Amino acid sequence: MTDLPQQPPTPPRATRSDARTNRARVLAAASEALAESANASLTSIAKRAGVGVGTLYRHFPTREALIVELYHQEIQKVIDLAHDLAATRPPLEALRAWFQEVARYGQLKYGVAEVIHAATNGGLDDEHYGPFLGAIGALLDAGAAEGTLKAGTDPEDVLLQLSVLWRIPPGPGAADRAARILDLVTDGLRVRT
Amino acid sequence: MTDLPQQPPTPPRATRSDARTNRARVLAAASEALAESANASLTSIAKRAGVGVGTLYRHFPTREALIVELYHQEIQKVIDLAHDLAATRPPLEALRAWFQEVARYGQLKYGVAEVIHAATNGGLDDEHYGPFLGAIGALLDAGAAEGTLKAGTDPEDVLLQLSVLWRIPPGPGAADRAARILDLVTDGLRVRT
DNA sequence: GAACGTACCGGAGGCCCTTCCGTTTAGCAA
DNA sequence: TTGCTAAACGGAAGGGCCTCCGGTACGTTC
Repeated sequence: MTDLPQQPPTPPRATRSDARTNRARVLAAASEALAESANASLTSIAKRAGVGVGTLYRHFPTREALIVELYHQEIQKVIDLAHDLAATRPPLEALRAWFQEVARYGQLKYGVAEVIHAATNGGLDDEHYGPFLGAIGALLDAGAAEGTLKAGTDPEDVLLQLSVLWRIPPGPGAADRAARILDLVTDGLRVRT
Repeated sequence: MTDLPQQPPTPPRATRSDARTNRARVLAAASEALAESANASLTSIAKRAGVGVGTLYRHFPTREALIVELYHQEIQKVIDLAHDLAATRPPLEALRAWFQEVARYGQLKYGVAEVIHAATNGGLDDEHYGPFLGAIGALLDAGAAEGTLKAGTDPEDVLLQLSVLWRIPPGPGAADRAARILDLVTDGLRVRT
């Protein structure tokens, strides 16, 4: 159970330099291409990056993996926010506020959406998935400690419920609908008096 | 509101006979192919039916449309069940029982799953979507009348929440997980005392 | 039963996803 | 410098999705 930060034991060799630059070029190209059209093809991104498709796939096995990497920072912000809220606000309020933020981020860009999607598809490495679950767990635990939220809820179940947000068809009523659904989810998590 | 069976006013022309038989052949081929492998390609189904891909697409614009047609009867059963339960059982119990049934059907075959998916994707004609919403509405209304379920919940929102069930990765724990999530959803729909 | 308009057919074509493997090259060691 | 080797590259290949349009044949009308 020791969890101290220790030097990794110098793995056989480091990443080759061309691999690093290619990876960066793909990310840059993806950033541009996705800004122009949210559903740009991976083929076109590879071409734009001046790289073979194989190379793109080697670095990012799935479309989600690529997007998740792109929105890495925003995802981290959402995760951090959960811990902040859990620590500084009444649990129920914290949960509500965080849900709203998740919905907002997800609708705006869609890095968070992809994490959730990738997560529910089971195909995500722990680098983002774990912390995201941790964020939810922190909110749930705070509420459980206070007695307003059910104890023992599985964060993964909540994550799955949140994934519904990205399936709301876009349009005028979308925000309202998201709010309604979040209310339902929230009430489902609360302790019944 | 008259609902009498009346002669349709002879629309310009009837469907051509070859169209009807082709449609039937596609359905038959799809039934076989999907029994063998749940993700048989539309191309292969068309080939199996001895029909061009174009023909398949003309009759069933999307994969969901095809599957929904195949499981037409099972879907109808689920819809009927909702009305039965709403009429004969205490609302909360009815809701729970129906949710379980939906989960079961969805995991078994997956006609219902496709309806829900198609519905949330907005691409479904009213023939199945409307009744399905009506079924949910009946259950919600019964509960609202009794005072155990929130009044004014949008059936579409509930449908969307149910769609989560089909994203549970299959495996040993899947059934338990579905049950847990259905409990959360149910509690979200109940009136808070 | 012949002729015609149109509903319907079929599959080629364009695009995309994903894998696989022969070729290239970075980085280390002599 | 020169070799060497494994890491990384690139793109061809195989398969699927969906659209589009020239051709076919059903059903009707005379």
